[in-house]
Parts: sequence; C-alpha cells; structure tokens
Amino acid sequence: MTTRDPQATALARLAALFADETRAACLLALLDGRAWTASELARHAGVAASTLSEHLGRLVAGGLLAEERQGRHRYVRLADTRVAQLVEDLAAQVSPGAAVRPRNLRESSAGSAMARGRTCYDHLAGRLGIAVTDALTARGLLEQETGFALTDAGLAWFASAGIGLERRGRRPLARACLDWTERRPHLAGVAGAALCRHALDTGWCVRIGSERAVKVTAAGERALWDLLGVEAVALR
Amino acid sequence: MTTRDPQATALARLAALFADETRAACLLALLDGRAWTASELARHAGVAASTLSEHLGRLVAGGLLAEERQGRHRYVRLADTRVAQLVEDLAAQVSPGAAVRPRNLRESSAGSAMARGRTCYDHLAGRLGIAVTDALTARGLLEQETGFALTDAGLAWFASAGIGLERRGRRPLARACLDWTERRPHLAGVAGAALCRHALDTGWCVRIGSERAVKVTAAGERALWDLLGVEAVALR
DNA sequence: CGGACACTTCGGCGGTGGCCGAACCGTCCG
DNA sequence: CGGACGGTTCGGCCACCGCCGAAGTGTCCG
Repeated sequence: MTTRDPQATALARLAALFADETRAACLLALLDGRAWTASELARHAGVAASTLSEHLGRLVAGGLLAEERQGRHRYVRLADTRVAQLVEDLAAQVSPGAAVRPRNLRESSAGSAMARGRTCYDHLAGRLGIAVTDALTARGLLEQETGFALTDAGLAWFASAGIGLERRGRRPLARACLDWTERRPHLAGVAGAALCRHALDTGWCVRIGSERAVKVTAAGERALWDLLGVEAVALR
Repeated sequence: MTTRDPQATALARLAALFADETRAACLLALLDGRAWTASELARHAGVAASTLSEHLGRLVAGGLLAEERQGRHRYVRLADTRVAQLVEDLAAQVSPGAAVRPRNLRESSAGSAMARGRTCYDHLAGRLGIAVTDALTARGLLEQETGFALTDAGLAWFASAGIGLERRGRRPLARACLDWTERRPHLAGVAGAALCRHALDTGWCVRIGSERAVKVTAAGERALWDLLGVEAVALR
C-alpha cells in the first residue's frame, strides 16, 4: 500500500457508491424527495431484498441516505439537499446518452408525463419547471443574463403571492438546476422548493402515479396565467 | 439480463469512471486546466505506465478527457467545462472527509500554498478566490443574497478594468463554485475564467511549482487594492 | 400465541477490473 | 543508424463486489 492523495481516495469512495446500477436506480428514485421502504426499492430495482439491504447499508454509511426505522419498516431518503444536488448533477450529465426511444406505450406515456412536469427532489422540473422559470425571467423577476438570481421585483412577487422564503443555513435562495429532459436550467434552491411546495399545497399541481410526475390542474393553469402569464399550451 | 432503467445504467457507468483512486487522482490533477502527458500522470498517481494507459483509454472513451497526440506524447486534458464542473462538485462534496493533517513539512507548505491561492480549472480559488469574490460582493458588483449573478455595476467594472466577457455557447456568465478548502462559494463561469486569465496575463499572479497553486505578486496586491479594495493581509 | 411480514446475515458463486512486467511499436535525437 | 524514450498491448494474478437463497431476528396483527 503506497501513500496516496487522501482527496482522491475519498472521491473514488464516494463515486463508488454511484457506480452500481442498482444503487443508481435507488438514488434516482429517491430524487422524488420522499422516503421509500427497503422493499419498495427492491421491487423498483428488480433485485432480492437481501441484496438491496446491503446496498442501503452502504449508502447510509456513505452519508448519501438518511434512514428512519419505524416498526418493521426501514424508510430511507436522500440525506440532504447537497446529496440531491449531486444526484441531479450526475443525472444531468448522462441524460444525452439516456435519450433512448421508449420501448412500449406504457413507458412512452409515463415518459411523456415525466417530461411534461415532475418534481426534482423538492422543486418543479420538466416542461412545467422550464415554463415557470422562463416566465419569471421574462417578467424580470429572475435574472439569468449575468448569473442566476432573483431580482428585487422577484422577491416582491414571492411575497405578494404569499410564498415565504426563509433562508435556512447556507442553502442559496435561487440556484439553477439543469433539467435532463429539456437540457435547460430551471429554478431550484430555497425559492424553487417554496414554489413547488406552494403549488402542491394549493392544488396548482397534483402528483400522478407513484413516481415523480405531476400534473397541472385547471386551477393551476388559471393561477399560473394570472400570476406569471404562463400559457396553458406551454405545459403540454 | 433483465430490463433496467437506462438512466441508472448510464449514471452508474459515468460514476464508475470516478470510482477508482488512480483515475480520481488523474481527474483532480487535471483540474489545473492544463494538458498532462500520460507519463506525468503515471508518476503523479504512482502506477505503472501500462496501467495508466488503460485508465486514460477509459476516461477518453467515457468522454471525460480530450486527448491530443503530439509525436510520441499523448496529452490529455478535461474534455470541457461541464466535466470540470462535475469534478469540482464531487471534490467539494468529499472535502470535509479529506481534511487530513499534513504528514510533513513539504506537504504542509504545499498545502498552505494551495489554500492561499490556486486555480480551479480556469478560475481563481482558495483564499485568493474567496477574497476576490467577497470584495466583488461587498462593492455591489456581485449579487449573492438572492442567487449568484453580476450586477449592472459589476458588468461596468469588468468593462472598465478591460476584462472582456464574451459569452460562448451556454456557459453562464457567473456561477458559484464551492471551494473545498474554504467551504464557501467563489466566482466561476465566464467571468471567473476571464478574471483569472487577466490576472495571470497581467502578472497579478504567477503560478508556483508545477501544481495549481498561484501566488499574488506585489503588482497584483496593488491592483487588487486599487480596483477592489482587497487588503493584502486577506491573501496570506 | 402463532403466522405473516419486513428486513438482515451469511455462505458461496461468478464476473469485473486493477495491477504488474514483458514484449512491442513509434518517435526522437545524437 | 542505433539507442533512448513515451506509449501500448497482452497475459496472468488477485481482490473486490454484486447477486442469490436459506436461515435468522424482530414486529405486527388476528
């Protein structure tokens, strides 16, 4: 054993957690921001429960997942927003290669629902996320020319819409998350999370199926038009 | 062979490229933005030339490295800014665990030089990068409260300092890069790269040693004070 | 109390991949 | 032209790791 760069060791160790298809499938599934049980993930990934148990052990030990035991269930979720961002970054990097034709109608319709609108950990993504981000930018509420930040008008808009923006810790108020279907940045960070939570709480969107896909309701279409000038056609 | 999520497959395949200590050491070394020869990297990583040759083959095939053959040399560098950003993101994630005491004076002095100032692919990092970023923010040239973007005054400052900001492709003008020694964001993106190039071109900084570390010159201290009010003491 | 269920541990199997040294191929240069 | 040198290919070795099924532990519920 020779003496090596500790940073390289740590980097390799972290990457190794992602470098398995089963674990990668789990991390992507957990991008929906919810807590999954071990058996749900085993079914999702298509491996035996015993196999998945070991994977979860590694992911938790590596700090990527937080676990919560409830009775005979083991719930896991992504440890924090830093981890979620890392999964997003990696997923965005590989998306061009993942642009594969759907093999059947079921995958096709599920895929297009995801492309239309979904959550990305704790904020809106897909065409819905892009449409909202573009609308914010067009109205001068979000600055994208010289970086990525809310403007003063943007802060006022959130306040007037009744969406609170409480900064917790060091998490940035606004940050760009690269969408892996649209290949364009959309709003993440505290503001993205608050907007998504508000959209789900007030019924602008509802989750469909058990995955991350969301659907804009009639009330949501009206609200997005009134508040941001988003045309319903942009969401389809 | 069961049918699996193609995105998970792609993600695992990408992560596998990082999931080896030798390859990780190469990628971190290449964060200096320069092109290295295969034998330089072999020496750096402490493995046989034959071993490293295979690693380079994988990294190039995976799209992480670009290669250029010149005579009997094989030069490699990070493929593009997207890859560099990914390496940075991963490195930043592991830095807390990598905070290991240096084992001897040589490592210690090299480490503190790196902590004082270095390049991070194509922009300034370390205390130097933080000091510049903080100064830009304090003077209202960079907005960090509501995101991360240059202000109008910031654009004017770059113009008046004679630092051109040409947008190429989709690369953002300003973006935050998390520093792995300081644990704080510093200026990256087009503006960060332009500033770094200008600093090296005009002699504000010079590279020291063969690594990424840079040192602020007397002229640089004066310029940073005059243009941004950075106190020399903040750079030590 | 007993059976169903969620999860874990263990042993064993097979594939992958990192490593080296030896041999080989080009290029460079005296 | 010949030796030095950078890089590559190949064969063989070994460690690691993902997988499963079987057996075991703890929880829930009728």
